[in-house]
Amino acid sequence: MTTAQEVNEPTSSWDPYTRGCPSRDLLDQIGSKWAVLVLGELGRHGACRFTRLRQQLAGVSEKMLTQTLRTLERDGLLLRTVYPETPIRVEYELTPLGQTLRGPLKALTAWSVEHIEEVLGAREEYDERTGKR
Amino acid sequence: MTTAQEVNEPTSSWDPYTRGCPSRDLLDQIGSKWAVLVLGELGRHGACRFTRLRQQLAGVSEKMLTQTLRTLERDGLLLRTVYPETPIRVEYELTPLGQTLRGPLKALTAWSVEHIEEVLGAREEYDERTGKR
DNA sequence: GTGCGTACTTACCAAAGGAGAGCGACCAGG
DNA sequence: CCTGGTCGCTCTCCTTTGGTAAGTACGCAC
Repeated sequence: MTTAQEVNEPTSSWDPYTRGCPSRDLLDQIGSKWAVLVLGELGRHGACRFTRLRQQLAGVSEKMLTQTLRTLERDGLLLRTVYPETPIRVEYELTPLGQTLRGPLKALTAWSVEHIEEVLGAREEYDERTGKR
Repeated sequence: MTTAQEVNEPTSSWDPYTRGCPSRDLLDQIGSKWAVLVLGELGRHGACRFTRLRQQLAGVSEKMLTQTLRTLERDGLLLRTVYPETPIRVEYELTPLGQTLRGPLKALTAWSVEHIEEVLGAREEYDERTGKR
C-alpha cells in the first residue's frame, strides 16, 4: 500500500503548470461547472438529497449530477450516505476537506456575479469592433 | 457607450444556479483549465508573448491557446497588442478587470497544490473500497 | 399483478477538445 | 529569384466529453 502521506516529496514538486501533474487535473475538476455548483450548494445548505440538488442546480442532467457526485466523493470532498428506508434516501454533505474549498469557490462565484455586467459590456464592444472588420 | 455601472439592476438578478444565466457561463469560462493557467501566468509574469505562454502552459495545443486567449480578450480580461515588427510580436497582458481575478484564481490554484496529496489518498481509499465489491 | 417514488444507469448523438499539418507575412542567405 | 526559418495563428481530422431521454432496481401500497 502506498498512501499519499507516506510520500515525503517537497510540496514544490506539484505544479499545475506541468503537463500531466495531478494537481492540474484536480484544478480542472474543482473548477468545472457542475462541481463548483454542487460544492456551493452543499456549502450553503448542508446535507442535501439527490433530487434537491437536481432542482437547485437548474439544468443539470441526472447523468452529469451522478457523475459529478461520484468524482467528488472519490476525491474525498463529499460524503455520500445511504439511508435504506423506503423509498430509499441518499444524502450528500461536505467533508472537512470539502469545507476548505468553500472559501475559494465562494470567491470565484461571487466574482462572476459581481463582474458579469462588465464582461457583457466588454463582449458587446469586442463584437462591434471585430464585426465591422 | 453603456458601462456596466450605469445598469442599476439589483445584483440578485444574476444567479449562477439559474439555468441559462450568463453568470453561470462566465463562471464556467473563468474556471476552465486553460483560462485559469493563462490568467495565472499573466498575473505572475506580466505581459507575455504567444510562444512563451505555450511553453509555460506545458501541454496546451496551439488551437486551445488561441481560443482561450480570444475568449478572455472578448470578455475584457486581457489585452492583446500586436507589434508589427519582423518577425511579428504579439503580447498579452491582464486588464484591470483581469487583475481582479488574480486573487480568487490564485486561491484556487493554491488549494489544488496544497490538498492534492489528501485527494490522491482519498482516491486510493475509494478505489480499494469500491473495487472489492 | 400494476403503479409509484427514488436514485441511478444506459444508449445515442451532438459539441468540445487534442494532435498535427498548413498558411501567410516577413526577411536572410546563397 | 529561390530556399528556408520564425511567429502567430488556422484548418482538418479524430477522440473524448456532455446533453437528452428512456430504462432499471428496489421496496411498498393498492
